[in-house]
Amino acid sequence: MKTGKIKKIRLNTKSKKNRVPREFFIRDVLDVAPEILGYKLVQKNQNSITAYSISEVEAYRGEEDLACHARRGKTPRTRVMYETGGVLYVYLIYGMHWMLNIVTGEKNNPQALLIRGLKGVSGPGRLTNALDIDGAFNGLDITSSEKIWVEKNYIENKRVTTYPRIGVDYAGEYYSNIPWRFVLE
DNA sequence: TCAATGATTTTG
DNA sequence: AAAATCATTGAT
Repeated sequence: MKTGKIKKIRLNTKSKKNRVPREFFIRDVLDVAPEILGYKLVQKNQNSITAYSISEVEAYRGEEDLACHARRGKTPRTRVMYETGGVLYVYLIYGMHWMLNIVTGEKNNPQALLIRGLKGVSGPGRLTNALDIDGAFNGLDITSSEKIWVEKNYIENKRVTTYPRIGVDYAGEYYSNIPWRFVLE
């Protein structure tokens, strides 16, 4: 069918044009975090494309960060955090909630950004439920995937506020209080 | 305030 | 092989 074909081509062109490239993610997670707020997390389903504005993220930064899963080194689960930035780290927590993270930084520097909120969807578990994201997305490269990617978006008078991360009381005085949660106001 | 719920990691 | 941990959520 002709119309269907034309539509598909237009969508693909748009995604390639606006997609955030790998270089964006191969930087320190603390630089990526405030910048990615307001950017669009874009997902392609059958025929439709939906874009969600990223509103809240948390930074997890290296083996020295006692709240980071990589604090005890590389394991089967944390392996993907050691990859070059731009891939997804998706894991199950509390036996029921999938958490969506984007790996950042250079290879073998385990960092990740937990996506905690999108405009209209708050809570990291509710977010993955809404977007139908599960373990099958683990390791997916968002700089080349046709299913999910990030697009740049300019926000006028953008204001970012930082807070301590949620649910990391076990991480010791310093890392449980460090303001590595970033919220778009 | 606490139960649900199961993969991952440690041996608490 | 068994026990503990856990980037949450929703109901009581």
